[in-house]
Amino acid sequence: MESFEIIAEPSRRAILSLLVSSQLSVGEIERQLRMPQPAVSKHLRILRDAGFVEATVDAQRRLYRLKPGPLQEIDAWLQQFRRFWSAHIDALERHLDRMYQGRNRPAPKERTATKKVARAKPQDHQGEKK
Amino acid sequence: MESFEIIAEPSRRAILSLLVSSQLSVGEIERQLRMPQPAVSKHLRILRDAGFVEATVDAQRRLYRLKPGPLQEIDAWLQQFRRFWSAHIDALERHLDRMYQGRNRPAPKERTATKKVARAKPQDHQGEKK
DNA sequence: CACGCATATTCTGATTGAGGTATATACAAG
DNA sequence: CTTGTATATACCTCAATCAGAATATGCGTG
Repeated sequence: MESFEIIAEPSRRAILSLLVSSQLSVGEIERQLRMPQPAVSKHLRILRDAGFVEATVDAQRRLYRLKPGPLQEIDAWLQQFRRFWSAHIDALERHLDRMYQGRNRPAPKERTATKKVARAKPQDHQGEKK
Repeated sequence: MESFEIIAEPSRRAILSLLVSSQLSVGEIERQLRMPQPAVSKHLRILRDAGFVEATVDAQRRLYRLKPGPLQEIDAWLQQFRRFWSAHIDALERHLDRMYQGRNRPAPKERTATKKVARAKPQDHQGEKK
């Protein structure tokens, strides 16, 4: 199963969101999401096969935690649209900045729009030649 | 249909990627993706209903272009994991620091001192439910 | 009006994936 | 060894969805 299909499932997104804070056992997920245990296990199986999570064994328990890979790929696909958005909504553009260099920057307070962000390609109104 | 399911479809992602550069007619999408016309129209219908794209009428043609909303929501969901990634990398570095203590290892590129690292913010629950 | 082009819709069959229930495996403790 | 707990898997059924073919609609032009 492919990464985008994996996160199309609300329960799986819920599990991933839970695991963002800390690693959890199956039982803890089961309780927090109020979802039958076989369902949790099945979703975890899928998530593990796709590399979203990994598990370590602790006696009878399995402790699941996030793995960054697949979600980063999804994020990479979204990257191409961020430029497009900034042309429409510039409130979101700072959040873009912070991704890889956030820790070096003092908190930006400036509210001005239209900075270094390039506009999307000029689009033809009619641009058909055929 | 819900946003995450929409982009689970490879053809729809391809269409969205095409539209990032400029608006296109159905026929242009059909040719660029080498996909039968009814398929294109059906996917566009779904994308339009979900607010990913919008269309304007130009004689017999329809010109489709991106709308930012739904993709932004997806991006917003991913936001919570970006914090995790940086924390994860930091934790890995700290771990390696301990493992390789006193050994010679290639000097890593500038790393902030352990104490200075911005910690992930305390989790505020943004409700994602089934 | 009739034709042709661009796009949309409908129908069908096949596949896939989710939920539920029951059961299997693994381990810890008495 | 027996029991209880934690997790995984198997099996079944149902609903959703995709691809493909055929057909319908809308519009400009001769």
